[in-house]
Amino acid sequence: MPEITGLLLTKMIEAVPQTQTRADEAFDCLQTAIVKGELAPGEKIGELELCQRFQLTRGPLREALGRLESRGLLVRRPHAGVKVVSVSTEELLELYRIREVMEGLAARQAAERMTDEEVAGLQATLDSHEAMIEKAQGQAYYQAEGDYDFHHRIATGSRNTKLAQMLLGDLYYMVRMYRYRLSTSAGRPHRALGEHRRIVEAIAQRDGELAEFLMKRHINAARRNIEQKIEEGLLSF
Amino acid sequence: MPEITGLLLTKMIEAVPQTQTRADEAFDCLQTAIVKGELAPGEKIGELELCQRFQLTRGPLREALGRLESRGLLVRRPHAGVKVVSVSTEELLELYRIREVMEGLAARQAAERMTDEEVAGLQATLDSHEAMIEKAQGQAYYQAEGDYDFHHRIATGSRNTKLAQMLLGDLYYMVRMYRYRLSTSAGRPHRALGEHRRIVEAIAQRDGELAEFLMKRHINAARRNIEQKIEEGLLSF
DNA sequence: CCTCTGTGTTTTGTTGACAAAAGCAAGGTG
DNA sequence: CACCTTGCTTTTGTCAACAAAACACAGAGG
Repeated sequence: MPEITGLLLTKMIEAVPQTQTRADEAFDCLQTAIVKGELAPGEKIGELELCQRFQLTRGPLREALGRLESRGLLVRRPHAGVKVVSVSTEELLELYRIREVMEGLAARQAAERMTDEEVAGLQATLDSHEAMIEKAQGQAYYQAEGDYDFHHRIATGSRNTKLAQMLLGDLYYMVRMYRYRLSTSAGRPHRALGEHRRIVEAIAQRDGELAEFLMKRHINAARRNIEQKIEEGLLSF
Repeated sequence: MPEITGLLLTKMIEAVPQTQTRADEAFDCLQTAIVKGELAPGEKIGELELCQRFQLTRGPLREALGRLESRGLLVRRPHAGVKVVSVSTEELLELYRIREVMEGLAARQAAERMTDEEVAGLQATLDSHEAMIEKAQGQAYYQAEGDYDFHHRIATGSRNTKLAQMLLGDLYYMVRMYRYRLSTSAGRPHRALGEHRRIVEAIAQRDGELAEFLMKRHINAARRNIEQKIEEGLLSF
Protein backbone atom coordinates (compact mmCIF):
# COMPACT_ATOMS: atom_id res chain seq x y z
CA MET A 1 0.00 0.00 0.00
CA PRO A 2 2.27 2.77 -1.22
CA GLU A 3 -0.46 5.35 -1.08
CA ILE A 4 -0.34 5.55 2.71
CA THR A 5 3.43 5.91 2.92
CA GLY A 6 3.27 9.60 3.64
CA LEU A 7 0.74 9.13 6.41
CA LEU A 8 2.74 6.35 7.98
CA LEU A 9 5.89 8.43 7.98
CA THR A 10 4.10 11.31 9.65
CA LYS A 11 2.78 9.01 12.32
CA MET A 12 6.18 7.44 12.83
CA ILE A 13 7.76 10.81 13.30
CA GLU A 14 5.07 11.78 15.76
CA ALA A 15 5.50 8.48 17.55
CA VAL A 16 8.91 9.58 18.83
CA PRO A 17 8.16 12.37 21.28
CA GLN A 18 11.78 13.10 22.11
CA THR A 19 11.39 15.65 24.87
CA GLN A 20 7.68 16.41 25.16
CA THR A 21 7.69 19.76 26.89
CA ARG A 22 9.98 21.57 29.32
CA ALA A 23 7.50 21.18 32.16
CA ASP A 24 7.29 17.42 31.64
CA GLU A 25 11.06 17.31 31.59
CA ALA A 26 11.22 19.25 34.84
CA PHE A 27 8.60 17.00 36.36
CA ASP A 28 10.56 13.86 35.52
CA CYS A 29 13.85 15.31 36.74
CA LEU A 30 12.37 16.48 40.01
CA GLN A 31 10.53 13.24 40.57
CA THR A 32 13.55 11.04 40.03
CA ALA A 33 15.68 13.40 42.10
CA ILE A 34 13.25 13.10 44.98
CA VAL A 35 12.93 9.35 44.62
CA LYS A 36 16.68 8.85 44.47
CA GLY A 37 17.13 10.98 47.56
CA GLU A 38 19.18 13.66 45.81
CA LEU A 39 16.74 16.09 47.33
CA ALA A 40 16.61 15.21 51.00
CA PRO A 41 13.19 14.92 52.65
CA GLY A 42 12.27 17.96 54.67
CA GLU A 43 14.80 20.06 52.81
CA LYS A 44 13.60 23.54 51.94
CA ILE A 45 14.53 24.30 48.36
CA GLY A 46 14.36 27.60 46.52
CA GLU A 47 13.05 27.93 43.02
CA LEU A 48 16.04 29.67 41.51
CA GLU A 49 18.27 27.01 43.02
CA LEU A 50 16.28 24.33 41.22
CA CYS A 51 16.31 26.37 38.04
CA GLN A 52 20.06 26.50 37.67
CA ARG A 53 20.38 22.94 38.92
CA PHE A 54 18.12 21.49 36.24
CA GLN A 55 18.79 24.15 33.62
CA LEU A 56 15.31 25.54 33.16
CA THR A 57 13.31 28.66 33.86
CA ARG A 58 10.77 29.34 36.51
CA GLY A 59 7.68 29.01 34.34
CA PRO A 60 7.91 25.31 33.54
CA LEU A 61 9.44 24.64 36.94
CA ARG A 62 6.46 26.12 38.70
CA GLU A 63 4.11 23.97 36.67
CA ALA A 64 6.10 20.86 37.54
CA LEU A 65 6.12 21.91 41.18
CA GLY A 66 2.34 22.11 41.11
CA ARG A 67 2.10 18.61 39.73
CA LEU A 68 4.50 17.21 42.30
CA GLU A 69 2.58 18.91 45.08
CA SER A 70 -0.70 17.46 43.88
CA ARG A 71 0.90 14.03 43.89
CA GLY A 72 1.99 14.46 47.46
CA LEU A 73 5.76 14.41 46.95
CA LEU A 74 6.09 18.07 47.79
CA VAL A 75 4.45 20.38 50.27
CA ARG A 76 4.16 24.03 49.49
CA ARG A 77 3.25 26.89 51.79
CA PRO A 78 2.31 30.13 50.02
CA HIS A 79 5.22 32.58 49.90
CA ALA A 80 7.28 30.23 52.04
CA GLY A 81 8.72 27.88 49.45
CA VAL A 82 8.52 24.20 48.78
CA LYS A 83 10.01 21.33 50.70
CA VAL A 84 10.29 17.65 49.94
CA VAL A 85 7.75 15.64 51.86
CA SER A 86 9.20 13.68 54.74
CA VAL A 87 7.32 10.48 55.36
CA SER A 88 7.52 8.99 58.82
CA THR A 89 7.91 5.26 59.35
CA GLU A 90 4.30 5.10 60.44
CA GLU A 91 3.23 6.64 57.16
CA LEU A 92 5.41 4.22 55.21
CA LEU A 93 3.64 1.32 56.89
CA GLU A 94 0.30 2.95 56.11
CA LEU A 95 1.38 3.04 52.48
CA TYR A 96 1.79 -0.71 52.60
CA ARG A 97 -1.70 -1.12 54.04
CA ILE A 98 -3.02 0.75 51.04
CA ARG A 99 -0.90 -1.28 48.66
CA GLU A 100 -2.26 -4.44 50.25
CA VAL A 101 -5.87 -3.77 49.33
CA MET A 102 -5.21 -2.03 46.04
CA GLU A 103 -2.76 -4.56 44.67
CA GLY A 104 -5.01 -7.32 45.92
CA LEU A 105 -7.70 -5.87 43.69
CA ALA A 106 -5.20 -5.49 40.86
CA ALA A 107 -4.19 -9.14 41.14
CA ARG A 108 -7.80 -10.29 41.11
CA GLN A 109 -8.66 -8.21 38.06
CA ALA A 110 -5.43 -9.21 36.34
CA ALA A 111 -6.37 -12.86 36.81
CA GLU A 112 -9.68 -12.15 35.15
CA ARG A 113 -8.45 -9.94 32.34
CA MET A 114 -4.81 -10.50 31.41
CA THR A 115 -4.22 -11.99 28.00
CA ASP A 116 -2.38 -15.30 27.76
CA GLU A 117 0.56 -13.43 26.26
CA GLU A 118 0.73 -11.12 29.26
CA VAL A 119 0.68 -14.08 31.64
CA ALA A 120 3.50 -15.68 29.68
CA GLY A 121 5.42 -12.41 29.86
CA LEU A 122 4.88 -12.34 33.59
CA GLN A 123 6.32 -15.82 33.97
CA ALA A 124 9.28 -14.88 31.79
CA THR A 125 9.87 -11.86 33.99
CA LEU A 126 9.99 -14.09 37.03
CA ASP A 127 12.48 -16.40 35.33
CA SER A 128 14.81 -13.52 34.60
CA HIS A 129 14.43 -12.30 38.17
CA GLU A 130 15.43 -15.71 39.43
CA ALA A 131 18.52 -15.65 37.22
CA MET A 132 19.38 -12.19 38.52
CA ILE A 133 19.06 -13.22 42.13
CA GLU A 134 21.21 -16.30 41.53
CA LYS A 135 23.88 -14.26 39.79
CA ALA A 136 23.95 -11.20 41.98
CA GLN A 137 23.86 -13.03 45.27
CA GLY A 138 22.70 -10.63 47.93
CA GLN A 139 22.66 -7.57 45.74
CA ALA A 140 19.23 -6.40 46.70
CA TYR A 141 19.10 -3.78 43.95
CA TYR A 142 18.09 -6.21 41.26
CA GLN A 143 15.45 -7.66 43.48
CA ALA A 144 13.98 -4.28 44.18
CA GLU A 145 13.86 -3.40 40.49
CA GLY A 146 12.50 -6.82 39.64
CA ASP A 147 9.86 -6.54 42.32
CA TYR A 148 8.83 -3.20 40.88
CA ASP A 149 8.64 -4.72 37.42
CA PHE A 150 6.44 -7.54 38.67
CA HIS A 151 3.98 -5.28 40.43
CA HIS A 152 4.02 -2.90 37.49
CA ARG A 153 2.91 -5.62 35.10
CA ILE A 154 0.08 -6.72 37.32
CA ALA A 155 -1.15 -3.18 37.81
CA THR A 156 -1.36 -2.58 34.07
CA GLY A 157 -2.75 -6.07 33.55
CA SER A 158 -5.72 -5.25 35.73
CA ARG A 159 -7.14 -3.19 32.84
CA ASN A 160 -8.29 -0.74 35.48
CA THR A 161 -7.03 2.62 34.26
CA LYS A 162 -7.46 4.57 37.44
CA LEU A 163 -6.13 1.77 39.61
CA ALA A 164 -2.99 1.50 37.52
CA GLN A 165 -2.65 5.26 37.53
CA MET A 166 -2.88 5.47 41.30
CA LEU A 167 -0.47 2.61 41.87
CA LEU A 168 2.11 3.57 39.27
CA GLY A 169 1.75 7.31 39.52
CA ASP A 170 1.32 7.84 43.22
CA LEU A 171 2.13 4.96 45.52
CA TYR A 172 5.12 3.36 43.86
CA TYR A 173 7.08 6.57 43.71
CA MET A 174 6.61 7.13 47.41
CA VAL A 175 7.53 3.55 48.20
CA ARG A 176 10.57 3.76 45.98
CA MET A 177 11.75 6.78 47.93
CA TYR A 178 12.44 4.33 50.72
CA ARG A 179 13.66 1.46 48.66
CA TYR A 180 16.82 3.46 48.15
CA ARG A 181 17.70 3.57 51.81
CA LEU A 182 15.93 0.42 52.86
CA SER A 183 17.86 -2.68 51.93
CA THR A 184 15.72 -5.76 51.77
CA SER A 185 16.66 -8.27 54.43
CA ALA A 186 18.86 -11.26 53.70
CA GLY A 187 16.59 -14.16 52.86
CA ARG A 188 13.69 -12.08 51.60
CA PRO A 189 14.44 -12.00 47.84
CA HIS A 190 14.10 -15.77 47.58
CA ARG A 191 10.97 -15.84 49.67
CA ALA A 192 9.52 -12.95 47.68
CA LEU A 193 10.22 -14.74 44.43
CA GLY A 194 8.39 -17.82 45.68
CA GLU A 195 5.43 -15.67 46.61
CA HIS A 196 5.51 -14.06 43.20
CA ARG A 197 5.49 -17.49 41.55
CA ARG A 198 2.43 -18.58 43.44
CA ILE A 199 0.62 -15.36 42.54
CA VAL A 200 1.39 -15.88 38.87
CA GLU A 201 0.20 -19.48 39.10
CA ALA A 202 -3.11 -18.28 40.48
CA ILE A 203 -3.38 -15.72 37.69
CA ALA A 204 -2.53 -18.35 35.07
CA GLN A 205 -5.31 -20.52 36.45
CA ARG A 206 -7.63 -17.50 36.29
CA ASP A 207 -8.30 -17.83 40.01
CA GLY A 208 -8.87 -14.20 40.89
CA GLU A 209 -9.88 -14.83 44.46
CA LEU A 210 -6.71 -16.78 45.19
CA ALA A 211 -4.54 -14.24 43.40
CA GLU A 212 -6.01 -11.48 45.54
CA PHE A 213 -5.44 -13.45 48.71
CA LEU A 214 -1.85 -14.30 47.83
CA MET A 215 -1.02 -10.77 46.79
CA LYS A 216 -2.40 -9.34 50.01
CA ARG A 217 -0.40 -11.84 52.01
CA HIS A 218 2.69 -11.03 49.99
CA ILE A 219 2.52 -7.32 50.69
CA ASN A 220 1.57 -7.99 54.27
CA ALA A 221 4.78 -10.00 54.62
CA ALA A 222 6.78 -7.17 53.07
CA ARG A 223 5.23 -4.75 55.53
CA ARG A 224 6.02 -6.94 58.51
CA ASN A 225 9.54 -7.28 57.21
CA ILE A 226 9.94 -3.52 57.34
CA GLU A 227 8.24 -3.33 60.71
CA GLN A 228 10.73 -5.82 62.07
CA LYS A 229 13.68 -3.86 60.76
CA ILE A 230 12.32 -0.74 62.38
CA GLU A 231 12.06 -2.51 65.71
CA GLU A 232 15.61 -3.71 65.32
CA GLY A 233 16.55 -0.07 65.07
CA LEU A 234 18.24 -0.48 61.74
CA LEU A 235 16.51 2.53 60.28
CA SER A 236 17.54 6.13 60.63
CA PHE A 237 14.69 8.49 60.16
CA MET B 1 -2.15 36.16 79.63
CA PRO B 2 -2.13 39.53 77.93
CA GLU B 3 1.45 39.10 76.78
CA ILE B 4 0.51 36.56 74.13
CA THR B 5 -2.37 38.53 72.71
CA GLY B 6 -0.35 39.72 69.74
CA LEU B 7 0.77 36.24 68.88
CA LEU B 8 -2.74 34.86 69.12
CA LEU B 9 -4.09 37.58 66.87
CA THR B 10 -1.41 36.89 64.28
CA LYS B 11 -2.25 33.20 64.30
CA MET B 12 -5.95 33.93 64.06
CA ILE B 13 -5.40 36.16 61.08
CA GLU B 14 -3.26 33.52 59.46
CA ALA B 15 -5.88 30.92 60.24
CA VAL B 16 -8.20 32.56 57.73
CA PRO B 17 -6.49 31.98 54.38
CA GLN B 18 -8.79 34.25 52.42
CA THR B 19 -7.61 33.54 48.93
CA GLN B 20 -4.39 31.55 49.25
CA THR B 21 -2.84 32.07 45.84
CA ARG B 22 -4.18 32.69 42.35
CA ALA B 23 -3.18 29.22 41.21
CA ASP B 24 -5.04 27.57 44.10
CA GLU B 25 -8.02 29.71 43.28
CA ALA B 26 -7.87 28.65 39.64
CA PHE B 27 -7.49 25.03 40.68
CA ASP B 28 -10.61 25.15 42.84
CA CYS B 29 -12.64 26.95 40.20
CA LEU B 30 -11.65 24.55 37.46
CA GLN B 31 -12.20 21.53 39.65
CA THR B 32 -15.68 22.53 40.73
CA ALA B 33 -16.51 23.56 37.17
CA ILE B 34 -15.51 20.12 35.93
CA VAL B 35 -17.31 18.32 38.74
CA LYS B 36 -20.49 20.33 38.23
CA GLY B 37 -20.39 19.62 34.51
CA GLU B 38 -20.04 23.26 33.49
CA LEU B 39 -17.14 22.06 31.42
CA ALA B 40 -18.46 19.14 29.43
CA PRO B 41 -16.36 15.97 29.29
CA GLY B 42 -14.41 15.65 26.08
CA GLU B 43 -14.73 19.35 25.41
CA LYS B 44 -11.60 20.96 24.05
CA ILE B 45 -10.99 24.21 25.86
CA GLY B 46 -8.52 26.96 25.08
CA GLU B 47 -6.41 28.65 27.69
CA LEU B 48 -7.35 32.22 26.88
CA GLU B 49 -10.99 31.19 26.97
CA LEU B 50 -10.53 29.90 30.50
CA CYS B 51 -8.57 33.00 31.45
CA GLN B 52 -11.33 35.45 30.71
CA ARG B 53 -13.93 33.06 32.04
CA PHE B 54 -12.35 32.77 35.47
CA GLN B 55 -10.70 36.19 35.45
CA LEU B 56 -7.08 35.18 35.74
CA THR B 57 -3.89 35.13 33.70
CA ARG B 58 -2.18 32.25 31.97
CA GLY B 59 0.60 31.70 34.48
CA PRO B 60 -1.50 30.58 37.44
CA LEU B 61 -3.93 28.91 35.07
CA ARG B 62 -1.21 26.76 33.61
CA GLU B 63 -0.08 25.69 37.03
CA ALA B 64 -3.62 24.73 37.95
CA LEU B 65 -3.98 22.89 34.66
CA GLY B 66 -0.89 20.85 35.50
CA ARG B 67 -2.35 19.89 38.85
CA LEU B 68 -5.67 18.90 37.33
CA GLU B 69 -3.90 16.83 34.72
CA SER B 70 -1.85 15.03 37.33
CA ARG B 71 -5.05 14.21 39.16
CA GLY B 72 -6.56 12.74 36.06
CA LEU B 73 -9.40 15.20 35.54
CA LEU B 74 -7.82 16.63 32.43
CA VAL B 75 -5.80 15.25 29.57
CA ARG B 76 -3.30 17.45 27.81
CA ARG B 77 -1.53 16.83 24.53
CA PRO B 78 1.48 19.07 23.90
CA HIS B 79 0.62 22.00 21.65
CA ALA B 80 -2.85 20.60 21.16
CA GLY B 81 -4.67 21.96 24.18
CA VAL B 82 -6.47 20.45 27.13
CA LYS B 83 -9.75 18.63 27.26
CA VAL B 84 -11.86 17.43 30.13
CA VAL B 85 -11.51 13.74 30.72
CA SER B 86 -14.47 11.69 29.62
CA VAL B 87 -14.99 8.64 31.76
CA SER B 88 -16.85 5.73 30.26
CA THR B 89 -19.41 3.79 32.23
CA GLU B 90 -16.95 0.92 32.47
CA GLU B 91 -14.41 3.21 34.06
CA LEU B 92 -17.02 4.55 36.47
CA LEU B 93 -17.71 1.02 37.64
CA GLU B 94 -13.97 0.40 37.97
CA LEU B 95 -13.85 3.46 40.20
CA TYR B 96 -16.34 1.78 42.49
CA ARG B 97 -14.20 -1.37 42.62
CA ILE B 98 -11.35 0.78 43.85
CA ARG B 99 -13.57 2.54 46.34
CA GLU B 100 -14.71 -0.81 47.64
CA VAL B 101 -11.28 -1.95 48.76
CA MET B 102 -9.97 1.46 49.78
CA GLU B 103 -12.97 2.51 51.80
CA GLY B 104 -13.11 -0.94 53.30
CA LEU B 105 -9.63 -0.30 54.61
CA ALA B 106 -10.64 3.18 55.73
CA ALA B 107 -13.59 1.79 57.69
CA ARG B 108 -11.42 -0.81 59.38
CA GLN B 109 -8.79 1.71 60.39
CA ALA B 110 -11.46 4.21 61.43
CA ALA B 111 -12.93 1.59 63.75
CA GLU B 112 -9.51 1.13 65.29
CA ARG B 113 -8.50 4.76 65.53
CA MET B 114 -11.41 7.18 65.61
CA THR B 115 -11.87 9.04 68.87
CA ASP B 116 -15.13 8.63 70.76
CA GLU B 117 -15.96 12.20 69.85
CA GLU B 118 -15.55 11.46 66.18
CA VAL B 119 -17.81 8.42 66.45
CA ALA B 120 -20.41 10.56 68.18
CA GLY B 121 -20.10 13.12 65.41
CA LEU B 122 -20.58 10.39 62.85
CA GLN B 123 -23.79 9.27 64.52
CA ALA B 124 -25.01 12.86 64.71
CA THR B 125 -24.31 13.22 61.00
CA LEU B 126 -26.45 10.20 60.29
CA ASP B 127 -29.28 11.62 62.38
CA SER B 128 -29.25 14.85 60.44
CA HIS B 129 -29.17 12.88 57.20
CA GLU B 130 -32.22 10.95 58.29
CA ALA B 131 -34.03 14.18 59.04
CA MET B 132 -33.06 15.52 55.64
CA ILE B 133 -34.33 12.46 53.85
CA GLU B 134 -37.60 12.59 55.75
CA LYS B 135 -38.08 16.25 55.01
CA ALA B 136 -36.93 16.37 51.41
CA GLN B 137 -38.76 13.30 50.30
CA GLY B 138 -37.16 12.09 47.11
CA GLN B 139 -34.80 14.99 46.68
CA ALA B 140 -31.71 12.94 46.04
CA TYR B 141 -29.41 15.94 46.33
CA TYR B 142 -29.30 15.89 50.11
CA GLN B 143 -28.67 12.20 50.12
CA ALA B 144 -25.76 12.57 47.75
CA GLU B 145 -24.23 15.34 49.83
CA GLY B 146 -24.91 13.44 53.01
CA ASP B 147 -23.37 10.31 51.60
CA TYR B 148 -20.31 12.30 50.66
CA ASP B 149 -20.13 13.73 54.16
CA PHE B 150 -20.34 10.28 55.69
CA HIS B 151 -17.56 8.80 53.60
CA HIS B 152 -15.52 11.94 54.08
CA ARG B 153 -15.58 11.55 57.85
CA ILE B 154 -14.57 7.93 57.71
CA ALA B 155 -11.71 8.64 55.34
CA THR B 156 -10.26 11.27 57.65
CA GLY B 157 -11.05 9.13 60.68
CA SER B 158 -8.80 6.38 59.35
CA ARG B 159 -5.79 8.49 60.38
CA ASN B 160 -4.16 7.27 57.19
CA THR B 161 -2.92 10.44 55.54
CA LYS B 162 -2.27 9.05 52.09
CA LEU B 163 -5.45 7.01 52.07
CA ALA B 164 -7.54 10.05 52.93
CA GLN B 165 -5.67 12.09 50.35
CA MET B 166 -6.31 9.58 47.61
CA LEU B 167 -9.97 9.17 48.48
CA LEU B 168 -10.77 12.83 49.05
CA GLY B 169 -8.43 14.29 46.48
CA ASP B 170 -8.74 11.86 43.62
CA LEU B 171 -11.58 9.39 43.70
CA TYR B 172 -14.41 11.42 45.18
CA TYR B 173 -14.07 14.22 42.67
CA MET B 174 -14.32 11.79 39.80
CA VAL B 175 -17.28 10.04 41.36
CA ARG B 176 -18.97 13.35 42.04
CA MET B 177 -18.66 14.21 38.38
CA TYR B 178 -21.30 11.56 37.82
CA ARG B 179 -23.36 12.21 40.89
CA TYR B 180 -24.54 15.37 39.17
CA ARG B 181 -26.10 13.54 36.26
CA LEU B 182 -26.81 10.28 38.03
CA SER B 183 -29.83 10.50 40.26
CA THR B 184 -29.91 7.86 42.93
CA SER B 185 -32.74 5.44 42.46
CA ALA B 186 -35.98 5.72 44.39
CA GLY B 187 -35.66 3.55 47.47
CA ARG B 188 -31.92 3.72 47.72
CA PRO B 189 -31.48 6.66 50.14
CA HIS B 190 -33.31 4.79 52.88
CA ARG B 191 -31.42 1.59 52.24
CA ALA B 192 -28.12 3.46 52.12
CA LEU B 193 -28.89 5.14 55.43
CA GLY B 194 -29.53 1.76 57.01
CA GLU B 195 -26.22 0.50 55.69
CA HIS B 196 -24.50 3.59 57.04
CA ARG B 197 -26.02 2.99 60.45
CA ARG B 198 -24.73 -0.54 60.60
CA ILE B 199 -21.26 0.58 59.59
CA VAL B 200 -21.23 3.18 62.34
CA GLU B 201 -22.41 0.59 64.82
CA ALA B 202 -19.49 -1.62 63.91
CA ILE B 203 -17.12 1.32 64.26
CA ALA B 204 -18.61 2.25 67.62
CA GLN B 205 -18.03 -1.32 68.79
CA ARG B 206 -14.46 -1.06 67.49
CA ASP B 207 -15.06 -4.03 65.25
CA GLY B 208 -12.75 -3.20 62.38
CA GLU B 209 -13.26 -6.43 60.51
CA LEU B 210 -17.02 -6.04 60.47
CA ALA B 211 -16.81 -2.38 59.54
CA GLU B 212 -14.63 -3.28 56.57
CA PHE B 213 -17.01 -6.01 55.47
CA LEU B 214 -20.07 -3.79 55.74
CA MET B 215 -18.42 -0.90 53.95
CA LYS B 216 -17.34 -3.10 51.08
CA ARG B 217 -20.84 -4.50 50.79
CA HIS B 218 -22.28 -1.00 50.93
CA ILE B 219 -20.19 0.24 48.03
CA ASN B 220 -20.76 -3.00 46.17
CA ALA B 221 -24.50 -2.35 46.44
CA ALA B 222 -24.05 1.17 45.17
CA ARG B 223 -22.08 -0.15 42.20
CA ARG B 224 -24.71 -2.73 41.35
CA ASN B 225 -27.31 -0.01 41.61
CA ILE B 226 -25.51 1.97 38.94
CA GLU B 227 -24.94 -1.14 36.86
CA GLN B 228 -28.65 -1.80 36.90
CA LYS B 229 -29.48 1.71 35.81
CA ILE B 230 -27.06 1.38 32.95
CA GLU B 231 -28.71 -1.82 31.83
CA GLU B 232 -32.08 -0.11 32.00
CA GLY B 233 -30.68 2.37 29.53
CA LEU B 234 -31.37 5.32 31.77
CA LEU B 235 -27.94 6.79 31.23
CA SER B 236 -26.84 8.96 28.39
CA PHE B 237 -23.14 8.77 27.82
C1' DC C 1 18.06 40.57 79.41
C1' DC C 2 14.22 39.73 76.80
C1' DT C 3 10.72 41.28 73.69
C1' DC C 4 8.70 43.92 70.27
C1' DT C 5 9.00 46.62 66.17
C1' DG C 6 10.73 48.41 62.00
C1' DT C 7 13.40 48.10 57.97
C1' DG C 8 16.08 45.60 54.39
C1' DT C 9 16.69 41.68 51.68
C1' DT C 10 15.45 37.58 49.66
C1' DT C 11 12.12 34.72 47.58
C1' DT C 12 7.77 33.83 45.75
C1' DG C 13 3.62 35.12 42.93
C1' DT C 14 2.12 37.40 38.86
C1' DT C 15 2.08 39.63 34.56
C1' DG C 16 2.82 40.59 29.77
C1' DA C 17 5.41 39.89 25.66
C1' DC C 18 8.01 36.66 22.56
C1' DA C 19 8.92 32.24 19.98
C1' DA C 20 7.53 27.82 18.26
C1' DA C 21 4.49 24.32 17.03
C1' DA C 22 -0.02 22.53 15.44
C1' DG C 23 -4.38 23.11 12.85
C1' DC C 24 -6.66 24.91 8.75
C1' DA C 25 -7.36 26.39 4.18
C1' DA C 26 -6.29 27.23 -0.38
C1' DG C 27 -3.77 26.19 -4.31
C1' DG C 28 -1.07 23.20 -7.19
C1' DT C 29 -0.12 18.55 -9.07
C1' DG C 30 -0.50 13.62 -10.33
C1' DC D 1 -11.05 14.23 -8.88
C1' DA D 2 -8.26 13.27 -5.00
C1' DC D 3 -4.14 14.06 -2.65
C1' DC D 4 -0.17 16.36 -1.18
C1' DT D 5 2.13 20.52 -0.27
C1' DT D 6 2.57 25.16 1.34
C1' DG D 7 1.57 29.29 3.73
C1' DC D 8 -1.26 31.62 7.21
C1' DT D 9 -3.57 31.83 11.60
C1' DT D 10 -4.39 30.40 16.06
C1' DT D 11 -2.89 28.54 20.19
C1' DT D 12 0.43 26.79 23.21
C1' DG D 13 5.07 26.85 25.42
C1' DT D 14 8.64 29.78 27.17
C1' DC D 15 10.91 33.64 28.96
C1' DA D 16 12.25 37.84 31.59
C1' DA D 17 10.75 41.76 34.28
C1' DC D 18 7.54 43.61 37.99
C1' DA D 19 5.02 43.50 42.45
C1' DA D 20 4.08 41.61 46.89
C1' DA D 21 4.75 38.91 50.75
C1' DA D 22 7.67 36.57 54.24
C1' DC D 23 12.08 35.92 56.73
C1' DA D 24 16.11 37.96 59.22
C1' DC D 25 18.52 41.12 61.50
C1' DA D 26 19.23 45.10 64.12
C1' DG D 27 17.79 48.65 67.22
C1' DA D 28 14.83 50.58 70.77
C1' DG D 29 11.92 50.07 74.72
C1' DG D 30 10.17 47.63 78.89
